[in-house]
Amino acid sequence: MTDFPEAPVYEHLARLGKALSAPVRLRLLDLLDQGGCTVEELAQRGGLPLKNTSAHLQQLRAAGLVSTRREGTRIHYSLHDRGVSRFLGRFQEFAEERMGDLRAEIEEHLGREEAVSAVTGTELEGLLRNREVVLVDLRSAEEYEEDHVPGAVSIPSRQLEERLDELPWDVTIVAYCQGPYCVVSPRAVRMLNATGRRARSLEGGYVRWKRRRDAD
Amino acid sequence: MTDFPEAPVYEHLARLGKALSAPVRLRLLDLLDQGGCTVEELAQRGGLPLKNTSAHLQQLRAAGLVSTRREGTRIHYSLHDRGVSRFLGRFQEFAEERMGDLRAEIEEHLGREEAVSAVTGTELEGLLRNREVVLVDLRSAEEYEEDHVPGAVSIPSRQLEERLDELPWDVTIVAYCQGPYCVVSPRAVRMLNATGRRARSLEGGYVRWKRRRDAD
DNA sequence: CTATTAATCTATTGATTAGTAGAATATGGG
DNA sequence: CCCATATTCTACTAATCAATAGATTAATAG
Repeated sequence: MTDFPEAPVYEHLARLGKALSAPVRLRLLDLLDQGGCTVEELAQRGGLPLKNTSAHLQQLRAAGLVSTRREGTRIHYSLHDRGVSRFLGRFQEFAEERMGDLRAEIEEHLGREEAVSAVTGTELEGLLRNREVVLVDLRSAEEYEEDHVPGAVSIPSRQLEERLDELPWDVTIVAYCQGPYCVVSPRAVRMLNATGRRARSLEGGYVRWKRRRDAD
Repeated sequence: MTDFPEAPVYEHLARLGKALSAPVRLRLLDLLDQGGCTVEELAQRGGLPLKNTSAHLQQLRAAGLVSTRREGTRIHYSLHDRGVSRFLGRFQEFAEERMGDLRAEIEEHLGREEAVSAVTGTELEGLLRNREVVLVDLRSAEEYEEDHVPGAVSIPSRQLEERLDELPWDVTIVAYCQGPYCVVSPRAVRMLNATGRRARSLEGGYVRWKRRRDAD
């Protein structure tokens, strides 16, 4: 192993990097940023094996990024504080800025059109103020209940097709789902546009909007 | 491997985390933040094997954190842009904030007194304005030549003992070295205080001062 | 006290990654 | 063209880490 006098300090610093070096953990952090929850719920929301989820959560806890509290027989995880949420936002922003292939991957993943025509947080504020949009929260009813962008109506993505008649033809629809890289809202936007409506995604979904709100 | 629709995006994001997950790479980034240089020089400054250094630099380049340019037979590495420097500052700040044992390690490493009584950047500005301090740059003459904190005099740490008489008894001495976790200035401060002078470190050394200067 | 549920701990396997030695590449000077 | 220098590439070993299965702990309800 390499050896320089400052090594011990850098080894501690690297623990933070290690915590952020696995895709699963980054995903878990984004999921937790939507609101704390139990291990089981988290595993389910993330589509991950339970034991696996638990193991990664311990690492995140060791790095000081998440904290736990017991709730009877289950254990409730959440981001350690708002600073973590803010840092995650900056981390992702920084990564997106300078990793060209990451941007490419995002675009391919979310669908080029939606990525390009996504509404930014600032833009949304103006649109909402002037009542120029209908804002749709595609997450589950429970998630909407817990917190949502003011002015949004709740239409969980599964009910979207059967509740299409609630959505206007003459006003732009802005839809959002959970995380910054969630596929739900781009898919919904594609579908809505196919019906002839004008629809756009909210860039970064609920999580990025919340990070912006809690920024200071 | 785990499997969720957003996985490809998170895998790209994790590349940034991986780049920051090895102590050696974090060290190299701090060294590069003092100014770009060649692989050989970097290996020497960091006290690392050459091939090893080269290998890590490639990874940093793949993550978009550093860039290269050829200078004849040698290759000059530097941080890709100021954004990287700023991000590194935030990364370290964030890590220090919430990792208690990191703070403990830093204090133990640099010596408790010096860590506690270090002068912050803001504080230094005021002290310099009122000419209440002598500011000493302990880095090499070349490093000083390239860039230094305005108002600092150059006394490379190796010459410190023989040039002690240049330093005042009646005014506080503030000393700085390279990186945020460099041991040189705390050691010098201890020595100066032992002679009966009043000396303090500049918190974070040259690198953190520079990051502050280039912040916007 | 026992059974049940939620989560963690322990141990094992397979996959990545760090470090390193030797070969290969690229540039500039004779 | 050949040589010296700086760096990278390739191949190999040892260490670390992710995923997973089985046993274990912790709280609660009966």
